[in-house]
Amino acid sequence: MPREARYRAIARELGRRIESGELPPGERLPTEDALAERFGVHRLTARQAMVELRKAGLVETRHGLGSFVRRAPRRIEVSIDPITRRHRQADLEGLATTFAGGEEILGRGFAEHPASARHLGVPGSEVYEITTLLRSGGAPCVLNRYRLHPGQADLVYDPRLGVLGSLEAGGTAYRYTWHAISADLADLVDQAVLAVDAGAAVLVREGLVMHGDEPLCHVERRCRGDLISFVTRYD
Amino acid sequence: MPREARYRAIARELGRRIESGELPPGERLPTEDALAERFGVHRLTARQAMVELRKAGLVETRHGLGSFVRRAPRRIEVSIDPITRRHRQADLEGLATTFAGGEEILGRGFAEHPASARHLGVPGSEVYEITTLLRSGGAPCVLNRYRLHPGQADLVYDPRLGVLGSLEAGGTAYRYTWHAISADLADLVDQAVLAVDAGAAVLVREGLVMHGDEPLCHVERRCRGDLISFVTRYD
DNA sequence: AAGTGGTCTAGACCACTCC
DNA sequence: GAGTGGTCTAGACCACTTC
Repeated sequence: MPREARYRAIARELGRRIESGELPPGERLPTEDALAERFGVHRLTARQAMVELRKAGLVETRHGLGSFVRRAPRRIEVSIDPITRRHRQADLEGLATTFAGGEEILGRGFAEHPASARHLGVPGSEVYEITTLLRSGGAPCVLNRYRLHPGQADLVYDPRLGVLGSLEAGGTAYRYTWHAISADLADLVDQAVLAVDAGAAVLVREGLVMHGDEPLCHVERRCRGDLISFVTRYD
Repeated sequence: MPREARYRAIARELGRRIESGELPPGERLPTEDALAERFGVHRLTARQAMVELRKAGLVETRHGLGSFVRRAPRRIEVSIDPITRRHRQADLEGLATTFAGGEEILGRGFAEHPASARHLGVPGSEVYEITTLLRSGGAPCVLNRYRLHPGQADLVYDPRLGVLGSLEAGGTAYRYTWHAISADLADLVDQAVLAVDAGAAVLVREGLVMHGDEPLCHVERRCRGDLISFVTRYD
């Protein structure tokens, strides 16, 4: 058994103090130089320990200022009704407030996406993609990708209603046939659009929207993992 | 505008080649020494670029072997039945195969957990915690934390049935009253138990289990984000 | 034994924030 | 200007994998 790396031991020690509450949220950690001296290592080794703590989400670093124990932001709870397969009616008002401003459209056009084309039963891999963004209090929260059957390319889009609401307003009733939820790491687009670091956790909810028996739209919602959670209440 | 860091430029260049398919999944990347020479930087700078690519999930590094373009593993789909609030009956067999071996118990005992105590309506913060692990094909997949009402400390545990199954076998019927799903980064325990790196994505599903009108158990399931997804089928 | 990534030291200079 | 984190070079030795 190789001995534990110095920087890991330092990270563990600091992590322990954070989780025990000895270093409370918001508290400033010692500087990298101070840690290096205290533990008798080079600054880069102390720095590596801070990298570990950042990766674990325990610490947040600001250039020129220092590192601070991270305050966990309260997550926005997005409700899911198990029966209607949509948000609960009672929660729609709250959601409208949380995501005031509606779906900001980032782009629309034909795109190659083999997986979505397969879900939609479209020959080839071309789908019609609309990309939108939801913000809460100005902060980007959810990146939506609607991959539509190419026949829907002429959709008239109303940002207040969103893509699915616009479909419905145009007379195309819809329902979900399945949903899948998974956790990913932020890719390069997520990083730019959601304003997160490389390696941030992203909560992904995708689903297939039907119109009658016809697949209509493959939806992928990429949500900031630190801000969003999906909640189902059965009572 | 400060110029882009050298290591970021290198990471971007390699990332572009991976995403374009020029470097296909499984392909081995140049060694750190080779990259350093090619880009005219010190090995640590080239290495830092690899760190970025690992954070973005594009690359996987094996000590003594090299770095490889990551093949996305196929996710295990864990079904959720929106009506019964449990796994679908039809899928139980598949799940039993996927997670053959049942719930391996990692520990049990009284523990301080204020949030769970609040959910359970227990005065103070002490709950009875059972920690278990699910493996699929030997690989650790899901870390379960069952935080029980202290009155359940005498639970007779059968690993084939799991904690909730054992409760039910003991005559304590249960149902979920809510579920919440979120995405986290691996904490230090996750890293050790689930055998993932710091900064890995973890899919967390928690819920509150009731027995009649009494809160019975606060369940937290921490799943490897790269291996698990939750699927709800409505048809 | 050879080749690879993992850790660590030493020292330098740059960029950001605050006073 | 002083103090902080961010980037980079130079060089060393260790640990893991393959042959």
